[in-house]
Amino acid sequence: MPIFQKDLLNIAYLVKQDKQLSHLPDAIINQVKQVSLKGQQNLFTKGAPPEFLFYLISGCINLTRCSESGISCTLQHVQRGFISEASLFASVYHCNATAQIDSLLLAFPINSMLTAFDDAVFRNFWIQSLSHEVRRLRTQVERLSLKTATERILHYLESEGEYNRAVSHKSKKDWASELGITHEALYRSLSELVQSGSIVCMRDLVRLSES
Amino acid sequence: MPIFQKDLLNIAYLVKQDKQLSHLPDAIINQVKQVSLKGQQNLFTKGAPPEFLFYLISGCINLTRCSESGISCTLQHVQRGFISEASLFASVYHCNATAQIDSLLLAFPINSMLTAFDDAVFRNFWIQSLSHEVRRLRTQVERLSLKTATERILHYLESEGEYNRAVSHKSKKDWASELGITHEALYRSLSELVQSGSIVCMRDLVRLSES
DNA sequence: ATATGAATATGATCATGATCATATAAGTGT
DNA sequence: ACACTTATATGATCATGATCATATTCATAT
Repeated sequence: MPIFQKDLLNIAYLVKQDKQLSHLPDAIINQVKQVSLKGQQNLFTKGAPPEFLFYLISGCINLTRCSESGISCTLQHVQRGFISEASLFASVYHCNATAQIDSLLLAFPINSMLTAFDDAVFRNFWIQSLSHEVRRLRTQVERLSLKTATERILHYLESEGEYNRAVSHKSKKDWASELGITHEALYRSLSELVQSGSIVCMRDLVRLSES
Repeated sequence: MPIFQKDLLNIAYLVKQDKQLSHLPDAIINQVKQVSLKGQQNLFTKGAPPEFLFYLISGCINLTRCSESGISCTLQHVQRGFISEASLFASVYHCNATAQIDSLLLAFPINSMLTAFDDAVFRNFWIQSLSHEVRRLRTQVERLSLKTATERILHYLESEGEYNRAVSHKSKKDWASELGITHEALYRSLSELVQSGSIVCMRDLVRLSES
């Protein structure tokens, strides 16, 4: 069970600094609660009715779902930002949210979120965010439809690295997971691409070569 | 160039019947235009500023994008519904929309769409639709992250066929494409699954076996 | 300083599916 | 009724990446 707390954070300061939270109307900010989770603790589980919309400040939350055959799959791996924002109107959660490490979150009551949509600026921001996520996911689906590791890597560099600028990723293991390949396959394909001169690697920076 | 027309359709009737359009406020309905496209005609192209939100009545529209290496990828394959609804706030289109066959669409001016969000019912419907699409896409990403064709098929049946009910798909070729495998691989995996008794096929209906 | 674990990296083997070929059934147009 | 196209289906071969093994570097904790 998550623990609701107060006064752990200077919320006003935090909200001002944050690109996403700064769009929230004051009425919402005043209602926010804080939540701390220990590693492996659940934020919510599948089937529970959503009461809060969560925003992850620090730590790491995994959204997972177990298929009927019992295999658990990771839907999403969040390190900062809204969690399960698509469940705002859902009657129950469709997945589990588990903290991977100790995590700190903000909790916004869903009721007050809905009234906050009366504010045109905030509502438009919210629709934009969802639209952006739709586009991002479509791009990822497109990428995962490519057959070879090399194609997926180049697609990633083209779509995520703007104007062929370098792309840095938390870790190559995470990157491999996002590309839907094993980390071994990523290492191998990367070195082939470097060999052939298609890409340039510097430390954990990777970018397309000037052609 | 798309052709804008009037009086081809009985719009009022059409809108009433349609699950998505019936949520539109009257102010929007009155502004709607009709668009006819011949096969291979473009609805819009990458880089153009969006002026209308389109709704496909009949026909088929493909959203595609060319990578810098020149390879064209299909982002989406629409047969009915809103097209590129995620571009509502975008300054330019990020993909091309091309009619595969003769198609009929409705065009809603984007400006009036934005004011229509003042209507709480419509705005919530819109946010719900986007949220639903986000969840659907996350599920598809999850599915495409599975390694084997068999796993993807079972995942599809579990997530798309509610309560293990049968899933019918336009064609197995389209299904294979959505699963990110070749149609040959789909045929083979399906017959293996039927052999092993995991699934039941009847004509174009497929469902999980009662276990 | 040293132990521990994780990320990075590469090698070897093997399973899976992509590809190409071919055949039949089904649907469409003339 | 016919040609023509597409979907369905299966076989054979081959490329790719998954898996398992192993080694090194790096970060962190004790």
